[in-house]
Amino acid sequence: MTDGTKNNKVNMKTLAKVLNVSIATISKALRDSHDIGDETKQRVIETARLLHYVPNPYASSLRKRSSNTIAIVIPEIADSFFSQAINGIESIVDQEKYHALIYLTHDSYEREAQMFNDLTSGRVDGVLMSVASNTKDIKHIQDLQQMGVPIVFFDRVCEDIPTAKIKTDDFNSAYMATRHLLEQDCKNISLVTIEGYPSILQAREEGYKKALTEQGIKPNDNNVISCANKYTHDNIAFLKQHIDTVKPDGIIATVEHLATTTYLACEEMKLNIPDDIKVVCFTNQITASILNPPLTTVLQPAYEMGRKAAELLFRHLSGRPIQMERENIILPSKLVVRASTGTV
Amino acid sequence: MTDGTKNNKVNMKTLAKVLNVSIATISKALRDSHDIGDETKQRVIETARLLHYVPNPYASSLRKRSSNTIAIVIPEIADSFFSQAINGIESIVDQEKYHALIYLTHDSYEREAQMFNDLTSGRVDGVLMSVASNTKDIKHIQDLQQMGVPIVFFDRVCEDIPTAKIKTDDFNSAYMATRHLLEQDCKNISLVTIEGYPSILQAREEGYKKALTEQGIKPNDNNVISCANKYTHDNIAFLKQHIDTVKPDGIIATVEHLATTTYLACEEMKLNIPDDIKVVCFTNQITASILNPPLTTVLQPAYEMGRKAAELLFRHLSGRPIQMERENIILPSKLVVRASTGTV
DNA sequence: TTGAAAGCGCTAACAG
DNA sequence: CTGTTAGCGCTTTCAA
Repeated sequence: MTDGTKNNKVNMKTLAKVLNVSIATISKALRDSHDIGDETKQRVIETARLLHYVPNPYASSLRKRSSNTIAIVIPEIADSFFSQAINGIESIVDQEKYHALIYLTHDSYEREAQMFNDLTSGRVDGVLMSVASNTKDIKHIQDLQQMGVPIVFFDRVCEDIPTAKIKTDDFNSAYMATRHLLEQDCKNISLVTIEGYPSILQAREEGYKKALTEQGIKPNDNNVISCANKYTHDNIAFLKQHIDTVKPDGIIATVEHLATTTYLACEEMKLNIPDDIKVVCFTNQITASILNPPLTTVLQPAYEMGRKAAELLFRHLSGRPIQMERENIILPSKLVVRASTGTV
Repeated sequence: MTDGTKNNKVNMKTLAKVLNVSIATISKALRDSHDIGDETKQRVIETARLLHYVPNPYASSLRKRSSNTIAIVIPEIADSFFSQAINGIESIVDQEKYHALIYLTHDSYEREAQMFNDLTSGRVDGVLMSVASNTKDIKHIQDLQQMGVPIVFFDRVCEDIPTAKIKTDDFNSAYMATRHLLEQDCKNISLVTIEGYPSILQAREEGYKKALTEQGIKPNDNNVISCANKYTHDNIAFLKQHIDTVKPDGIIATVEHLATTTYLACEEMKLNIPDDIKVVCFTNQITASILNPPLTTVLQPAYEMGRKAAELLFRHLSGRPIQMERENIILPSKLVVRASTGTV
């Protein structure tokens, strides 16, 4: 290992010695305090630059009891919705000169709870999160909030925690998707969802049922199937079996990776999309337009949701109180119609 | 704001008071030091649990001069390669009980340099990175390394920095892809790449040229086109123009988002893939198999690369020195042949 | 306008 | 085996 090890670190003490002033003066000058003379301020800033002084974040965090960092807690990352949301979050974090720790729960309540317990340490000033789908007990979230750490939810929100929430209109977009299939003459529409069941998927299911009911079709539980939240061969087989027994003429896939699962199942069964069966999927994947056939999607405003959530978090961090009515925000998703539902 | 603010924070002092021992005893007991009696140790651990004691990471970082956190510095995140790589990284970070800060350079040297300057503060114990494509000056990287912060590169490595590097065989996989197209009877193959030109794209270009040369085809610079690194309409137009003038019968797209660009350009030009033009793309997108037509891809071992990079970083962090010969690792990519190159 | 001093919560000699 | 002590680098009263 190259040995220019961390000895040569320049800190406020170094600067103070070089400039023949006290450490306090350095500190104040660098924070542009009003009670330091302009001339001294300039000298301090100048030599800080010259000596490549960079403040020690941990010393300052310890002292100030705030860390200039936030946590992003999400179920997974290999998913276009979450990657795009992180992009949105990052745009604000960067602008605010904050830092972002990333935590993946892998959709597990246990991991989520454990992570929250750690966050209890004061490691972050706030958190942005999408809750795990099997999170029922929300004590870990409440505990952290009670400690004064603001939490803002996006997408998979937790309704029982009073705080800002950024959602998309899951109920309505599922309703629209279902209506669209009905208008395309589907008579037997299945909803393909996942185990664990986060609340947003419930909303989607309800939107689906409402659209059916409105058309005088009684929702049938056999038309709702829960896959594993993974892209696997077993899942494809499971879906094929469903299609084989229920014989749907329309499918609404509620999460991204189910697009591929559905397409492959249909292909293996020699079912033509859209002639034999029509498909719409909740996904942000850019490739939707070049699939075979192009896929009708419910496109979520991922980037904007991430950005908005971050904005609200920073608003809270800068001391403005939460105004629930104004911060329970719903950004609309968009139904993008393509050939998979028969409209060319 | 709920006022149970951070006053009720329990720290070592609290525990010491409660148990009537010194703070040092608490500290040692919790770190399982050998010179604390088993009985005291138990009592300490027990009441720590009872009072929900969580150590303050910043105090400990300040004192120990190490933070138990690493930085992940990458160009972008809405890209299946990087999301999958992060998944691999996270699996190790989690296991090591570390934390990961995420930084996006948006492929800009300036941002990258600025971030590295910040990391100079001791904020992280090590960094995992994929360099920005326009990074020529590497002083910022050298400076951080000189300070004793280990850096491990993955995918977009920087050859001039002596450290561990995890790559995939870009030269060879481009060579294989080109050979494949040649075997499919392509006579006029274009390479679609991006501006800025990271070294891995150079390797891909060289592999492409080698395959051509071997078959007695002289590489023609007109067949190499640099798009903007974005998915836009302008890019599609640009590519269409290229196809129109050069009339290639085969295209190798060197980065993920160019798959969609290429497919849409062909569609707009009424070119049939694979009959009129064959396409292969470097991408990890799971939807490749359900595109129209299914896309032949060069699939990179993203998860494994992230994992391996993290493993090596932690090996360095635990004091083992770098062994360049053994840590310049190449994980093979795989050519996955599908219908877009004419083989059904 | 500047400086002295007291910590933030934790770790690590060193003594006992 | 346990306790005392001296900081890590920075911020913030309070005095000068």
